[in-house]
Amino acid sequence: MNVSSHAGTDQGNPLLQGLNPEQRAAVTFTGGNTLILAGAGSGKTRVLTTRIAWLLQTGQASPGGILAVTFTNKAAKEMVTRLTAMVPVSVRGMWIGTFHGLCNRMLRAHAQTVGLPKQFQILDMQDQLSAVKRVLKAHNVDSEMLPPKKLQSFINSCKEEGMRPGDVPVRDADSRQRVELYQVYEQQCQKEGVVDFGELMLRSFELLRDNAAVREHYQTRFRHVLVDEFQDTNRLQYQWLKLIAGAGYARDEQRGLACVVAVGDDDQSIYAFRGARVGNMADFVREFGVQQPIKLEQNYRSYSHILDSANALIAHNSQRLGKTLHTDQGAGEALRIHESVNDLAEAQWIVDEVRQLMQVDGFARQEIAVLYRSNAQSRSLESALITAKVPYRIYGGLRFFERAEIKHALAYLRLLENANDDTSFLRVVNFPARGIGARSIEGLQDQAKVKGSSLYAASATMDGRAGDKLRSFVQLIEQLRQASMGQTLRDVIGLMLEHSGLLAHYRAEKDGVDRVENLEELVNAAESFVVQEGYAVDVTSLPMDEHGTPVGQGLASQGVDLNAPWEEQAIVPVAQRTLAVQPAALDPNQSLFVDVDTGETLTPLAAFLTHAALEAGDNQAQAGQEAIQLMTVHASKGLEFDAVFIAGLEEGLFPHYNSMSDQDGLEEERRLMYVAITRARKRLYLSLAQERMLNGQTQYNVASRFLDELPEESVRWLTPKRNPASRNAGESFGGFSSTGGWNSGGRQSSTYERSSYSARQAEDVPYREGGRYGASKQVAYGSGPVPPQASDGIETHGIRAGQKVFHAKFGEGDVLAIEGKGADAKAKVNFGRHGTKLLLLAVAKLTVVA
DNA sequence: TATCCGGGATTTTTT
DNA sequence: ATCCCGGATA
Repeated sequence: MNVSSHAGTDQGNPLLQGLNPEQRAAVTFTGGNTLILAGAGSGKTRVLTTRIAWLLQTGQASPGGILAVTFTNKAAKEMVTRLTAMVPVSVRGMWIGTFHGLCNRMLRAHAQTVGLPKQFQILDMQDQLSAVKRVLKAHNVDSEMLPPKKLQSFINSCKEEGMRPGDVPVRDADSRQRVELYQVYEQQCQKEGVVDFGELMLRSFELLRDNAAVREHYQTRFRHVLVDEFQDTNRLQYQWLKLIAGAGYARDEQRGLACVVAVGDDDQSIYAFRGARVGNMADFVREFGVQQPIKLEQNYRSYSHILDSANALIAHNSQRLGKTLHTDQGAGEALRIHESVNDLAEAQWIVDEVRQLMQVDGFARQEIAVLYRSNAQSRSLESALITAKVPYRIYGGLRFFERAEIKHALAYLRLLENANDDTSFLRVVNFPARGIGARSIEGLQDQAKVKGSSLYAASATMDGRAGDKLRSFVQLIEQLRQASMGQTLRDVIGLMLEHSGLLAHYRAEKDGVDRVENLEELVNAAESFVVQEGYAVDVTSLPMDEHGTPVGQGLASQGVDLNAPWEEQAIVPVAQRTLAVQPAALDPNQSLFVDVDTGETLTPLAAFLTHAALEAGDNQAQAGQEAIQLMTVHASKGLEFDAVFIAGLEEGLFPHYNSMSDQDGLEEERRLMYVAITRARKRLYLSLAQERMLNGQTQYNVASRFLDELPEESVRWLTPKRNPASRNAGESFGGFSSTGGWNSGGRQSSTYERSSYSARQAEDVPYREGGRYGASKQVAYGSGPVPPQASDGIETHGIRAGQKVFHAKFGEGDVLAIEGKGADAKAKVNFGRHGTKLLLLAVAKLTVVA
């Protein structure tokens, strides 16, 4: 390692080879804090990892002084992988991980200080929801009045804003109730020794805020803080960063507050709906004293028609830091826009085109992606692909650790670790069925409430047959715990699967083969985790003392005689645990699972449970399979493909109705479109349909405004661009009208022109006759649904999407879409402050506003 | 305790 | 259209 080299002598540094000037500036920046505005495909991850490598190599930082934070485990892993390939240094000493992963790490290290049991469990969203449901039930709150999901998201957004129940402003009875329930929920979690995702973040933040010693420890330690996807940070995460970086604290040259490098792209901020605050970027510039953000605008991914389109589109957004992508790869091909009669025809066209791409143009299967705005759109695509026997893969869906059978197995394991975990208790107390019904559970819950104990503990005092059954369940767990002592994690899970009856249950189930396989896979996952984390493979997963006597929270392990009367068996709260087994490979200063205060090591089981909660696992199974990729635009962020289709480019779908009513929503949709466009390397197809089956109803939508925001010279319409003006004049394009397609019926009308994107509609768009997208093909697709009769002026009472209408009660509104046909035809109208209404056209008196 | 029916919602999603 | 959930029923 060349420790002596410094910024001035970087010229020949191999790390910096092949970087453009901006990338190099970002990598070697030393003047305090900076913001790197990294456009799509501009080599962001490379810059980030190279910077870390450079800091290490030039001796400006030691591994322990580096904190790099990302949003997804995938990104964190990617960073680690690339980094280890660059510099011969162990990444163990660095803190590289997700916000939540790092918070978890911090809380484990200071469990006592923050008032959490050492083996606290992490609730995922599912777990949290069931915990919330219990709160609501215990307080007899009508789920009609306050749906569990509502309360859950209320709690989460409070935490994201850094608010404890006491900090939430109370305005009316409703909000008072919510705050009270928030408080009850918190108490419940605390009692059970569980934390949700928001809590990891919030409690870590509070630790840093309230404990000067801890804060100074981390502020002193981390000299270099790097943040990925900064545009996705929420308010709390930003505050957390400020604390850990020492912003706002007296600058002390000796101690050297961290140098923070935030990397992000405001144009790719697409997660406002879950709390992301683009405004953090501007705040960062101001509050961290950024002189001049570094812009990475050179794109290494796409041809310029694609980039020009992206640039032109995003220029329609108002609040931007400003950035223009460019490339020297040449123009490439124009974007291809295609309109189909309906969603089925669209899917068919895409499949045909995909075939062409593979067979004629030689694109690799896995290099072709079909993107869509909403998951529901995948249906028609899938069936077309299946019919055509084109292999495909869908991103998203259930992840490994979210599968029901895995959740069940984990619940058993969690009970071994923490018997107070009522969520886990309830999940498996009667699964497989043990004759413990809802009645028994209710009784148990009452009992536990009276005693203020966990359900597990309360089981001891239950009467009658219910009590017997509950006790035998507790016995089962205790026996399992006993049997697990001194066993490896692999064996513990094996024992659990057998004795719990889970395996037997799924073996007996007729469609249980997959589930059994998954359970077996769980054992493998656990073992490879143990190895990866640096435990010795044979390390035992439940602790023993030096005499081989089990220690821990379990009743038996605490010397409780299980045969004694239950009343005499006090439940000992979270005990101090000692570990007999010394996992030699585990470096106490560097492992995730070592308590820095006590030096205590987390058991492999506890570590694995944490891992399972924090990392739900891949949902992109068999990555090796060559298949077309199907996913939502959101899921595509960060990925790239040679050829990309964006399906469903219609007003109402993309941009989506629910986002169209306000400027911010619309701009986020546009950023989403920007993300979609910039996924493509070589070829980009934009697709829309005139008629689409959605929620069981046929919708007729006009073309997405985004299509009109693309530069004309960069796009090519494969089907004639809809041109209401000329259609109005009775002109028909080629043979298209014969298909019963887009210009049948009376879609044209003077009002149509008033739609927001009529500006260029009068212009003539060249239509290529006889191409392979010609009329005959269109006819072939027309085997689907009938022409859009309902868009006929008579049946819709002259109301169309895009119009402004007047309603006696709600006032003026914008027609977002027409749904249904004939007498059932409804208009979705946005009345601004009156909200969006679905009005039956046959009934509602709507007047078109001139 | 398992299953069946009806009602309701149905943008996007990571930790 | 379809999926999920909860309540009611066999």
